[in-house]
Amino acid sequence: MREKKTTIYDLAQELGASPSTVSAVLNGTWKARRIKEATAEHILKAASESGYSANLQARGLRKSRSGLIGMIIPMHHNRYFGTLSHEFELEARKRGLCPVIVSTLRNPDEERRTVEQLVSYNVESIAITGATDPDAISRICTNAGIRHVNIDLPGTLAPSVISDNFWGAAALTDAMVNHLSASRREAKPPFFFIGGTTDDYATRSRIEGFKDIHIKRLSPFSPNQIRTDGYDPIIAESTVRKLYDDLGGLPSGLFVNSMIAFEGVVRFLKTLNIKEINGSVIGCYDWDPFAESLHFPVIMARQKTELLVSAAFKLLDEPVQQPAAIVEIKPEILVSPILTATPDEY
Amino acid sequence: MREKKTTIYDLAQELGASPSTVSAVLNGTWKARRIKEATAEHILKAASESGYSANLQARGLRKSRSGLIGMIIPMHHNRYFGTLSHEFELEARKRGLCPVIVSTLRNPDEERRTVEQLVSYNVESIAITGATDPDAISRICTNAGIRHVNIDLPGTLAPSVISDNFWGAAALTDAMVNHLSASRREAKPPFFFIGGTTDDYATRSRIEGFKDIHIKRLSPFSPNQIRTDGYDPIIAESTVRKLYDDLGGLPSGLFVNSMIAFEGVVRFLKTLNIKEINGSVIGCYDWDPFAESLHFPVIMARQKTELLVSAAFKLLDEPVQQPAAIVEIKPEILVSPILTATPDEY
DNA sequence: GGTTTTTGCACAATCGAATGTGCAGACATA
DNA sequence: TATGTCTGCACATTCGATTGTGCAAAAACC
Repeated sequence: MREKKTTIYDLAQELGASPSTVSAVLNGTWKARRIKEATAEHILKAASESGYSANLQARGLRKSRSGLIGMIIPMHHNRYFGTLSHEFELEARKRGLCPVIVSTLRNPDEERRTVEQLVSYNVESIAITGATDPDAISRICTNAGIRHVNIDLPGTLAPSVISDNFWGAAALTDAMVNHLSASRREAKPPFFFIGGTTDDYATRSRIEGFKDIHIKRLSPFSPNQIRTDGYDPIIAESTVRKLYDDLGGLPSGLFVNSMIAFEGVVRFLKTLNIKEINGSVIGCYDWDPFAESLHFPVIMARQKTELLVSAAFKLLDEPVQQPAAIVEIKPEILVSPILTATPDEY
Repeated sequence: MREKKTTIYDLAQELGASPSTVSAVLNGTWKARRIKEATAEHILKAASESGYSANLQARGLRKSRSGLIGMIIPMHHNRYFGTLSHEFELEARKRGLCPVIVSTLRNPDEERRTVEQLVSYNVESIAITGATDPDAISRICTNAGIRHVNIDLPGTLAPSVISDNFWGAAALTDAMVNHLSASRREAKPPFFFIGGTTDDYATRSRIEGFKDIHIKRLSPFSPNQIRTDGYDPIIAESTVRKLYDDLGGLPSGLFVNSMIAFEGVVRFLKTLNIKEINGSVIGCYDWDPFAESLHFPVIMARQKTELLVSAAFKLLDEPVQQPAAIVEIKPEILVSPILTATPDEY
């Protein structure tokens, strides 16, 4: 343990060569430097025998490139961000970069500190997802000359890739209405919108999409249909319960804004008779494979994370635009398989 | 964009001080270096105004410490590994280290390459979870003098923290038997064990635990009760279906080994009448909050990730033992709330 | 054989911070 | 006044790799 790592100097001494020659051979620039092939092979052999691996800190210092690429996310233990991390990692590796994915728990201070740390490590660029204050982060990055993109939450100071929340909410609402009519039930308005907060840009856009289709296909819209009490599942549970009590039953359409709130909604729905649930249609703006295993149907909007991430990398490559570019990615509307059966079966 | 970052030399020149003084002030060693307090304040002010942040590559090179700590995991988009990442990150931050969590998709080559890369970045230590060949990784780390621990999969060359699979499986099986008797139903043997593979150390231990309780509390055990066809949900689904067909119904106890296989099992169970499901007891060696939302009860074993991770960090701190230490952590047995109700309600 | 060209490599500076050492000037002591 | 001590800082080296440049020896050319 704790024997020091071999350096190009060790190899140079061992072989009676100069460090610069060893360096050139090991980083592949040796043809350009007119090093004899025999010498190169010799050095490569010795390097692999000694288990040499370059000190990337030294290289990074010299080249002022670290080979690292940063991403900040609110948390790791969540399917959505996990999937984003996964896609981010794949793209990063494809470019030969080592991903550093750090979570900041939606804490603005933590976000700032983390970005400063990434900057200190000279990461080549940064992807920012779900930050509470994207522009504050942009300022830090710009100050350090580091390219960055926002994912999922738009900022004004850097290019952003966001979900097309308006379209997604409209499409989800549309699919909900379709489902009711396809099952030869009447879509009795109003539908209700539960979860999230209007402080949140995404939620506001989704409400607009919901409203748009509601007006076009169902009935006039009243603010009363919006129940944005936050993301907490416990609160969501009591919100649906109250709604149920007030209406004397489930509304014919329930639009749940986020998987977290949906967990609470499910806890309430479990207490109902299955026939009662099937008199309504449930939509969720988010996706989790487990939700497909529920005993009642749910229509879900799944973020296409692979597109979000690849669009983000494309923005990092492109020249910076003024004003900052915004790319919107439409989510996918998923109808659970159970919905293809006729409701009478339940 | 792309203005160069300020260095201690920039600050030194601007203030007419020497770089060493600036350095000492900015890294907090200035009292030991007998720098006047006024000078220090002066420098700190200028540094914060210019948005200075240290170049951690340079620092790392000089001190041969990177401030990075590595972890390799099979994947990000999974609740279990996501939670491990989360806990790992918290512990790392607590120690002032920046976590670099990289996924390797259970690909041995990728694992090797990734570890070599972490080694090249001079990470201070490495946690290895779910590697296909922990000992190969240990060899690389040892060669570079880097401390490391295995989490969840034991290795012979490095200390390991693993789940107490035997205990967990036994406790889960025990809870399943208890549930049946508590609901005044007879626990008709045999129970069946589904999912995973006997190539896998964890699965083998779990089978032992299952077997132990089965023999003690139910009946003699036959290898026929073990259906380890892998982790794939599709395969698991067909395995249960076949089991159902062969037995002419569900077994009275079904032990599902892993959440992934459980997804397949649920797909099959959904096709059954709820009363039929409630004639049996389902256990799953893994945990997902969504499984608690199912309309039938499930008993689950949840890995205590926070204990796994903190034990791993403790092992990293302790002197290396010969032979390598193994710490076993008991999982937690979770009985879904629905189980507290009497089965007749369903 | 002398000159030019090419080959093959070594030398030395550099990236930004940390750190061992040296050295004036201030101050205290005798 | 001479000597010693302490204060406050600057200088120079170092970490390990990259890279511009220089320079012998070998090869090619006339």
